[in-house]
Amino acid sequence: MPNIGNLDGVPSVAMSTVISIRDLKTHCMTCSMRELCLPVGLEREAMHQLDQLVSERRRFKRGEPIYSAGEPFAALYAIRLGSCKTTVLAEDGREQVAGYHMPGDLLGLDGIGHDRHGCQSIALEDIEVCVLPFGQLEELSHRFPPLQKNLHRVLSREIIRDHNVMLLLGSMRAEERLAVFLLNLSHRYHDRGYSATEFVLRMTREEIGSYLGLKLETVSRLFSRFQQEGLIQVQGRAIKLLDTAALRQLAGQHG
Amino acid sequence: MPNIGNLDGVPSVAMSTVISIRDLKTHCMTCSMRELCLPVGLEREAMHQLDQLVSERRRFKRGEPIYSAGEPFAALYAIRLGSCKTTVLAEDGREQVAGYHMPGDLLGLDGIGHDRHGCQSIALEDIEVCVLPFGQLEELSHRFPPLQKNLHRVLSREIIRDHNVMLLLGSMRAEERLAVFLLNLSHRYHDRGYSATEFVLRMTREEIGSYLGLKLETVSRLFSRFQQEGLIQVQGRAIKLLDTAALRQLAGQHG
DNA sequence: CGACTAGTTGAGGCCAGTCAATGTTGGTGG
DNA sequence: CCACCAACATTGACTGGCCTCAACTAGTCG
Repeated sequence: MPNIGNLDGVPSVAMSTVISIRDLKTHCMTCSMRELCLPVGLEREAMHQLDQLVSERRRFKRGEPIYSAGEPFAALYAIRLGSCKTTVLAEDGREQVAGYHMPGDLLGLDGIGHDRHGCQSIALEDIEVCVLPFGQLEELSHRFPPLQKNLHRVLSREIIRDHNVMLLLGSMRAEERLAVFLLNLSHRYHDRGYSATEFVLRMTREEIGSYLGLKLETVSRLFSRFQQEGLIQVQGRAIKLLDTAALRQLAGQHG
Repeated sequence: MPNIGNLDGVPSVAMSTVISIRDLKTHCMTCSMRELCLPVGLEREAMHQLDQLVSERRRFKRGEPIYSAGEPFAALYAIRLGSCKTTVLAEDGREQVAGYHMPGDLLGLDGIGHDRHGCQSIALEDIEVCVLPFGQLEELSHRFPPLQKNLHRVLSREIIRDHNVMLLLGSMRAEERLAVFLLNLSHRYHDRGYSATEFVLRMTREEIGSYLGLKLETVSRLFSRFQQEGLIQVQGRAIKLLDTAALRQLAGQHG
């Protein structure tokens, strides 16, 4: 996945760079991610209104939070470029990765429930997001039923996704979890026009482990074993899937 | 929690009994669960419209599905009485409990995403639900912004809930999981006007285990140990919490 | 070049799973 | 009403998968 350049030294709000959308002439209409994002299937007028709503985009550098737990909830964020992780924090400091996000994904859905973000999203690489003020989005979806429907779908799909993670964490063994993880990434890269068999992980072994409920050593060992068994080829974070059929078998057709 | 009576021998649609809401004069307005359900804080007119929408209620007996995976999605279900479990099914037949639901809870949210139910909800005891046709609900929420907001909140809170389960499954040990589970039930019974310290489990050890990512023997052993340590008193499915402070400590303040 | 982070690999331990035997409970029909 | 049966639950002995601890390597950045 291509990075956008850094913006070192540029003064910014909250460690990020605010960009007027008018300056950049990037609209939902022409966004390559629109088929994965909220505006799926909207007619011209609704799309135009949505464009108006996306008043700003923001860029973040690796490690910066797009939003943090406890912050008042004001907007959803649609990823244009780059990727991030969402982590849930326990009171005792325990932290767990709840998801990895790519272009077209919508962030911050958990904030709606209590007008406050319950988790945090952190950039895994330089990332660019569209800011969708939620009050305006609700108002707009109120005028355009198809947009409302899309919003409901996005929320519901997040629930479905979470259920699948629960299934993974609750009933699968380590090797199955990793197989599911790799196939899931493969699938999502493919949807975005990238290779389904070759990609570069944006996260550490520890972050993968956190997501899968495993320790980093276990993840590392599994990568080595999968490679030895000819399922994949690993070179640090560069992954090549060699035998997706076998992986699917391992994953119990979850991929 | 009180049961409603069985309805043995009464002919029914889909193994359940359909009741005209007019006959029973039970409306959202007078429903004791409205503060936990969708109509929270709606004004009179919206509440009235919502009443109209709830055209039927259904009763199910223990073990019957309220809806099943793969069924076309048509409606949400609000629990009036009783409880149920939601289970996710993997392609290989593996099954996992994704949640337990009580009066006031809304079921079927995962169906919105693909117009098809992705999991199933099964009655744990005789249960009575209000049927909320989703098309009409969307249309109504379109006319009443506060209802729309409530719907968004409900969806988002389900996501938050799922995140907490992921945290539990991914990073907690068996005893912590069970402590969280007990405190969560306690909290929810309390919210519904029941005792926070004495309640009767509606599910088997195996179902608890499925939800917590543990085997039934482990759950059983933990119950015994908790009892031995004076944390709880167990008599089959009857539970009494004796030392909630210690449980909370165990749970890492997740309760 | 040294400090640091990320990743790999090995040895050993422990928590939860597995297998198995036994006890308990609740619903059903004689 | 009670005997029976099946489902549910408890407990023990043993196993094994993943975790822990630790050493080492490879890259990266100031």
